[in-house]
Amino acid sequence: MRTSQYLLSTLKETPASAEVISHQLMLRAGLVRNLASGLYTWLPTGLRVLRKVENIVRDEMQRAGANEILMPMVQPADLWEESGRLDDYGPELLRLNDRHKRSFVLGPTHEEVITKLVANELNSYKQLPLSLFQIQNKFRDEIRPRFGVMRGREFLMKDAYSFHLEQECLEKTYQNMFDAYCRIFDRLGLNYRPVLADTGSIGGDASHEFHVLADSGEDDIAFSDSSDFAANIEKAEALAPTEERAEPTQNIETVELKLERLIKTTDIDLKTTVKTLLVVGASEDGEAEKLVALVLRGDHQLNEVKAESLTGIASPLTFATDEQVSAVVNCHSTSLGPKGLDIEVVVDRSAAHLSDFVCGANKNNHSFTGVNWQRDCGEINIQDIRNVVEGDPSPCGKGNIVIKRGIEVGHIFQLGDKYAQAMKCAVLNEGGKNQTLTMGCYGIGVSRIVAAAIEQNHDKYGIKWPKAIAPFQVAIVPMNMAKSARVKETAEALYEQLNQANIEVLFDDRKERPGVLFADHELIGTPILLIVGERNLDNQQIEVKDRITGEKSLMAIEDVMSLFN
RNA sequence: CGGUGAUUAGCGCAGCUUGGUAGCGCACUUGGUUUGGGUCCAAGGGGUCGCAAGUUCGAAUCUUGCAUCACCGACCA
Repeated sequence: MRTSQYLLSTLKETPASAEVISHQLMLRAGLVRNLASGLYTWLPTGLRVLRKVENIVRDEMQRAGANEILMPMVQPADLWEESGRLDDYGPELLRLNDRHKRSFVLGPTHEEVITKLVANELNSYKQLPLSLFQIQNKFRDEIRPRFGVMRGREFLMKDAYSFHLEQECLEKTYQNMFDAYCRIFDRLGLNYRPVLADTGSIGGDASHEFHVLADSGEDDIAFSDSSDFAANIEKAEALAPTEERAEPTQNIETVELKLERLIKTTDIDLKTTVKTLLVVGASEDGEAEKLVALVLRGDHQLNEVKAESLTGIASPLTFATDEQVSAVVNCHSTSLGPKGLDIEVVVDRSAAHLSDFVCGANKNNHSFTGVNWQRDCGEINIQDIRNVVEGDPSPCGKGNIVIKRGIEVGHIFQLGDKYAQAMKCAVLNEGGKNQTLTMGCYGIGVSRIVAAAIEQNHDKYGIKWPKAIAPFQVAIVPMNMAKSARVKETAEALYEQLNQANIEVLFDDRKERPGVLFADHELIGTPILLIVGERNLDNQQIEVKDRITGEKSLMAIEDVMSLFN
């Protein structure tokens, strides 16, 4: 490709709307352009990268034995009614009507469609197991699209689904996919980790996420500092303290200050206080909403995912309104405490281990000190409901927790029969009986990977693409070609030669000064620059510059092809 | 959804307080100059100042409403 025929579209200045580095560089290097919130056009350079990522993903999926198909992006709402997710999925699901007023949704994922398909196509256990995948645009009406294509509303995703008669077979395919994912991210040249994950709205049993490690990531990942253990913080278990709980030594005293003021104005350690949050409890149909109190140590944070998975607590987790609070206890939510609270109390393991602690007194602007659980609060329900923090013992039993940020680029689930049940996806088993299938599902955010790769591979000049996904393998950068017939001749010959060899080459034939050319190619991040100049032509040499290392070296023109062996 | 801020040429911004029909840098066009790291000089093209209503002789500027975009939050005792 010649730049004179190519939509390079690089920018000197960073558009004001871009916050994270990958978004800034994607705009500056001319990879994408914004159309509306969370919607992006992929320009030629960006699309080249996207296709490369896509092809690696496709290649490894096929190697793992999955069949590629393509499903419609627009799906009948009926299907979602059938699976029960039409309401569950919430406002992220974009709904629309056709001219006949029939309801449709834009597909945020394809469990319904594929399960329906397989239910219709498969009849016998002999056809199992089966894995299908597609690489297709998804639409999710995100609450807050941000960071460019990192969290867009329309994005490119690879979604794969596997179908099995037995759990054992599912587990085998799950492991197979896990391995395929590792090969994919290895080939992409990314620093990534598989981590234990929560299953979220897709549902199911076992699950791993694949995270690219980067400070700008939206997820917190808990690692052990001395084993392979890694888990999304949503999922990482906070172990109960192992030492004996101290016996009470203090009596309860009332302080006429709300807890917040008390902590600010005295030297009470946050770790000896508890905070009390009221949430809505799970209620049967027709039953009035109850409230449940969640109690955490003052320095800990509630883990909503853990909390809402407890029986007796509404999912999604809903905090009590001021009105609901005052209906249960005669004080403001800032003066709540577990003692004397006449509702179910769920206490975090660490909070439950305290003795002589400080808490709200359930009376406006009053607190208690010297409170003890059995002595003062009666029966309590102890659960793990907090986020782990750095230094906690790792749940794997080895080492302590370290927390890093990650960008979720892949997620695999053992789904079980949730969708197969709902969509009546079954085959005849060996005994001639109908048997519902069990499923796995496996996603990769293809467009997100492009942004994640940039987050991990850039410097002050621009993007430093891993070789496998660079938009071009090499660029020819002639010095003042317009003035030197020799330079032009050599550059043209090189271009011809590289094209013949099917090497993706960008020939910069613009009439620009060298500085402009260098700056653009470094911004775009082409791994190898071939610099053709009068300076070295007398010796039949050109200069080769490595974008990753920054190293420059001279090379005989006739040896250039050796760079690509 | 709540909060904050923004919206003036393709991009980055000034002008608004104190109303008088719009400016700077980059980019673009033309001519010259320069030529191994974003040259320099000159001339030029491009904007119903997000939209709508109002106030006024007169609105980018004041008022109101709407829209769009971005950031923060949606555990906080």
